[in-house]
Amino acid sequence: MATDPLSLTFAALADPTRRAILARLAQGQTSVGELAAPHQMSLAAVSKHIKVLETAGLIAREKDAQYRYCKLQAGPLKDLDGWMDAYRGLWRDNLDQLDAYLADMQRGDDTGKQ
Amino acid sequence: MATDPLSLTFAALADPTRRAILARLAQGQTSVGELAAPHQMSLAAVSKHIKVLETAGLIAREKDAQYRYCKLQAGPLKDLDGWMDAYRGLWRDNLDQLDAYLADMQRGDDTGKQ
DNA sequence: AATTTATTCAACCAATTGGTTGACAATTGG
DNA sequence: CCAATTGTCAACCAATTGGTTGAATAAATT
Repeated sequence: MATDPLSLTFAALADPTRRAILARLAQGQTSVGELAAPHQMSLAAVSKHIKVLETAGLIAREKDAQYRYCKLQAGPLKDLDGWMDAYRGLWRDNLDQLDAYLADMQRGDDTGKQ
Repeated sequence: MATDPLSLTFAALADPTRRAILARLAQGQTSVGELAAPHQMSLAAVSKHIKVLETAGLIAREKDAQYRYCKLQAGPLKDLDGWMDAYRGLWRDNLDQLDAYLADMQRGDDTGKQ
C-alpha cells in the first residue's frame, strides 16, 4: 500500500468497521472495549482496525488507567475534503448535462445528445 | 476487501496512480494508452488500475475503434462528499478548540486546557 | 492477407490485509 | 499479594493487491 498521507486516509476509510468506529467517535471519545462491543469480531481485530485509523492520523489515543481512550482527529478528513475540491465543480457539470438530457427527452428533441 | 459502494470508492482512491488517472480525467476523456503514458509501469498494470476505478463506478468506458475512452463519473465522488457531511462540523469545532488553546497560550493562561 | 496498434487476459509472484488464537503487560480492586 | 479487567503483541492463515511477462483479441493500415 502507498504510504502518503492521502492514501493512508483513503485506505483507512475503505472498511465499514473502521468507518463505524469513526462514526461512533464522532459522538465523543471512548475506550477500545466500548468501540469493539458492537462488532462481531475479536477485540484484537478491532484493536488492529484502530491502529490503522491511528496510523492514518484519524484518531488519537489517550491512556487512563488500563483504558485507552480514542478520539477522532479531523485533520485527515479535512485534507480529504480539500482533495475533493478539485472535483466538486465536476459533478455539478454532470448534473447539468443530465438535466439537459432529460429536458431534451421531454421535448422529444435528441440533438442535445451529440 | 469490503464490496459495499463506499468501501469500493475509498479503496479505489487509496492509490496515487489511480488518483492521478482521475485527475487526468477531470480534464476530459482519454484513451487507456494516454492515461498510462505518464506512469512508469506496464500498460497492463494501468489497465488493472483503470478496472478498479471502473468497478468503483468512478469511470466509464466507451469503445471507439481499437481505443477505449475513459471518462470520469462523478456519482461515487458525490456519495463520498455526502459521507463527509457527517464530519464537516467536527473539524470546525476542532479548529475552534485549537484557536482557543493558542489564544490561551499567548495570554499565558492555561485554564483553557481543562 | 499480413502487420501494426491498442488493450485485455491469464498466470505468476511477493507483499499486505483482515481475521484468528494464545501469551503478555499494565492497572485496579478485593 | 492475587485475581480480574483492558488492551496489545506475535504467530499464523487464507484471500487480495499491485506489479510482472507473454499470449490473445480487435480494429486499422499497408
